[in-house]
Amino acid sequence: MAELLRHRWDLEPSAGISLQHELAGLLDLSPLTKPVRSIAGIDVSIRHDVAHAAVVVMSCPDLVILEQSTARAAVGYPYVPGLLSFREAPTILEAYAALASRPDLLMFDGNGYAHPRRLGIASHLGLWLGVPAIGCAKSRLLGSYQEPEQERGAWTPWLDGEEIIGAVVRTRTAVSPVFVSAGHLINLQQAIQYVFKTCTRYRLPEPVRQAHRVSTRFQVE
DNA sequence: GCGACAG
DNA sequence: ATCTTGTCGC
Repeated sequence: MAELLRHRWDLEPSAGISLQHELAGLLDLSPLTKPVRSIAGIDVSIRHDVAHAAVVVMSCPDLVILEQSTARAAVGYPYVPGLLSFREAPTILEAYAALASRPDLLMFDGNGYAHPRRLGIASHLGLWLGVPAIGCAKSRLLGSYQEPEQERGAWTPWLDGEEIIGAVVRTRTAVSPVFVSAGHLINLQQAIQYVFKTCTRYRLPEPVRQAHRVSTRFQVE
């Protein structure tokens, strides 16, 4: 297992897919029991094949920024639906490694369990880092769902056939919903709770939004 | 065979 | 994700 978790990131799509099948078997989506005092929002911005990753750690539930880290790296891996982690992980890990604190929960701009092979970027990196993680995507990668009611707080199950893979969550009234799924070391219900808890004035959870701001701004500099 | 397809 | 102008709504 420890061997599986230290693979290279430049795998051919076919090898990456095989690896995802294997790693998915190591996922633990049981309830998180430890208290969450800090949450890290993680996002990547890419332009001209140069990635800018940002990790913003915020206190919970106050959402005060405690620390932030960025990293820049050239990326050769293309965007392939279902293989996002192979494109973004290297840069994210570089920024994460420079962190002084150890966040209790990670929130990614992407999916967790809601993935063709049940190993979206949130699950993959949650597993790699051994830290509880949640996936928060802005659109659907797979599956079906019924549009949730327009009021903040409304949500509907996100299905892949008969299986519930996540939830479509309305974090703000009359605003596009967020696609939430558990990543690792946490269950869906808790993931939804933390998304609501960290979504106040914006559609995306504050930590994720902040990370997006930072990565985008860093890219300009 | 034809679409769909996180970021 | 990124590329991009004007434009609709509060």
